[in-house]
Amino acid sequence: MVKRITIKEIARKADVSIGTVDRVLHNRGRVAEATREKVLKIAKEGNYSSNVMARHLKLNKTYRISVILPEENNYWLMLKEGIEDGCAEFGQMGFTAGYCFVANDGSQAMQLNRILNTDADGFIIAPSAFHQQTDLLSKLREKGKPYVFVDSNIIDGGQLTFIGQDSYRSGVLGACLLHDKYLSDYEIYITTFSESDIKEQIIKNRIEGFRSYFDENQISHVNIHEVNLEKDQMNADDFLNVLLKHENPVHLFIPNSKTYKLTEQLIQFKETNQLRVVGYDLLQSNLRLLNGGAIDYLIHQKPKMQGYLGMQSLYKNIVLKTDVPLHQYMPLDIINKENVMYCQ
Amino acid sequence: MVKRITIKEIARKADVSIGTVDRVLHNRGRVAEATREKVLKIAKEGNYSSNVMARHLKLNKTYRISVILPEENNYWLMLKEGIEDGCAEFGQMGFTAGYCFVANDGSQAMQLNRILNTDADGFIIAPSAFHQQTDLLSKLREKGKPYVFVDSNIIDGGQLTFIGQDSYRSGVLGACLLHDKYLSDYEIYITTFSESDIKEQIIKNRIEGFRSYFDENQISHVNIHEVNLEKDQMNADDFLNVLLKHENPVHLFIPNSKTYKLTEQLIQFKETNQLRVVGYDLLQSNLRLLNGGAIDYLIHQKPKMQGYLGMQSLYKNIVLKTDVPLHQYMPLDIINKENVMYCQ
DNA sequence: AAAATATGCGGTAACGTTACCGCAAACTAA
DNA sequence: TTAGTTTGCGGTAACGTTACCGCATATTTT
Repeated sequence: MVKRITIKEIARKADVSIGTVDRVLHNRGRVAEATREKVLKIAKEGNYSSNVMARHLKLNKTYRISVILPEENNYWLMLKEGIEDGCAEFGQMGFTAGYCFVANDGSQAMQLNRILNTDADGFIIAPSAFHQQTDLLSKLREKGKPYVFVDSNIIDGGQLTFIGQDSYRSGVLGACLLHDKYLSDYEIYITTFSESDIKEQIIKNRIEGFRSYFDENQISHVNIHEVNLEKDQMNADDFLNVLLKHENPVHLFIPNSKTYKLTEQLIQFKETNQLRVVGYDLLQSNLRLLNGGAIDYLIHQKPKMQGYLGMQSLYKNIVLKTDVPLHQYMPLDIINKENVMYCQ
Repeated sequence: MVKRITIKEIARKADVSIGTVDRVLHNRGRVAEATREKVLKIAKEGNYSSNVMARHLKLNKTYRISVILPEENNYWLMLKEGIEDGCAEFGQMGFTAGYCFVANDGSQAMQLNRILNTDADGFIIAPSAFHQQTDLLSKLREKGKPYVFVDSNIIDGGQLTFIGQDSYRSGVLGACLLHDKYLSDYEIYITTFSESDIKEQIIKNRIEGFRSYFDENQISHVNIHEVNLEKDQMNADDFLNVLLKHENPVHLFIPNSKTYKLTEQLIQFKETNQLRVVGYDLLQSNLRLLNGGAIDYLIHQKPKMQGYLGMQSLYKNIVLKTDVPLHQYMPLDIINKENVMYCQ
């Protein structure tokens, strides 16, 4: 690599002072047009880009990132871990994060408003924390500060970037993991729990993707059922009984992290039946079931990586002033008993 | 985050000059013991760590990393891509990389010697590039420069860190992907090509891990065969014929990236037989077979990530002077047709 | 006792950048 | 013409760190 050109060298070559070069490069006016062009030409030829470290040393600024997440459960805490990693890495550049877990109750709107009014330099937001309050988006836009969405996306939401999985494709993957072409007729239950589950776009997408796999591959020896325990007024034991009635093998697809809600029932069922189970997210409770053999595959959304990439994207935007892609899709990680020990 | 303490503040609190503080912190002597202790105490209380950016600005050093890889094929070029990513990220800190692909011929030892004698500040080495020349290790150690191993490891080789998969566990994972408990008797062929393949430690480990899965889980409805085409004097067509003779379903485990060598034969066989194929590495030729359905799973070693982490580790060691773990195991990524589009 | 060396410390330039201040010269308004 | 304003530019402090230089004392060697 050739040595980088500095403003001092540009100044020397253009036969002006570094003050003038600085005024040109930052469009601060008070420069004759001829001088301006001469400086820009030399800067371009020398492929000038400012030394980020020297700039930061001079400015000596700190940047505060506000993180807005739905609730303080294990999943979001994993995302938080990734953000902490980012703080450690970019802390040298003055990056710090403040967290807010938004309860889904009456005080919600007030809480969100308070956070949005803090003078943060950037935001990391899980849109599901907004619940239905879409008017908050325009407030964010007005501030002119960068914000990134993690986990789920809002199309044309003015975000700097979206970091998360393609939920439709992750559903397709789930289907593929439950597809067994060497098995004759079998049943698949797409299982959700609370009624709010099936209102989430991300869940809808997963289910849609899941179904599309069997449609598009014209797989007919599989019977797909959809169950929502709350809506269908069943508890876990009721559900187990439904499953036990089938003579065919039964597979389960649980399109969110709540697989663990069936713990007892899964263990009971697995002992006697041909059953394959695919769920989401590496919560402790899910990992226990995976290691115990009750869950076969977990699709890993890499929340920690999402958090880290969120910080990294803001760093790139705010400090380096480089472009960040609008979509940063997470890999669709397949985790089973045999590779869980090395998954990140 | 509280504002970081600077040497200037330490100097003020200790009532000495910053020159003295610097001499204490860098053990450059010429300081009275009492002063030394006073300064160290204040630095410790203030949790001092030097500002990496200011240090780098002052030193204005560049660091040259020599990368030693076996040959310029697609796999190693992916690793190189990751190193380039690292250069882009740490280039601000003066990091650059120079590459050497070591041919496996007579000039090899000379080539390696030449590289090791360059005044690089650190090395990224794929130990398989050393072939049997283990005496080169001691040369490296003498230089006192940090070096990291990627892809495969040498135990107690004096490396800063190893970055790669646990090859034994990746074999176990391969076995798990080929295990079908709902299938009655079937055959599995562990397939290698050249005789040098089975001399590699990494391949041996994978095969050992693969076999251990069936042993430890006491799976007896599977017949495992091992074939090396060169040693067994077969070409790909001969091998296909061997496979076709079986009445049972046949699965294949190819413990390195050479799955593509069976292209025609795989496609032919897949049309008529129940066959599952697990291979390694996302080479273009393997990806075509994966997308075409001839390969079911590829275990992804994330060479690009390995390259990036190699640079990152050297950066941490040389610039940040922080610790780096001795082992950095890559995830055992399972790639199939449905998640390959988002894999990294 | 004089000369040479060692010890302890303060001071400062430089790294590349930014955001000022201020000085001339040119121009405009009275 | 004189006073005020604008334009174009040079100069510099500061960010935190490092590696020097050099000056006094203190200590050792002739």
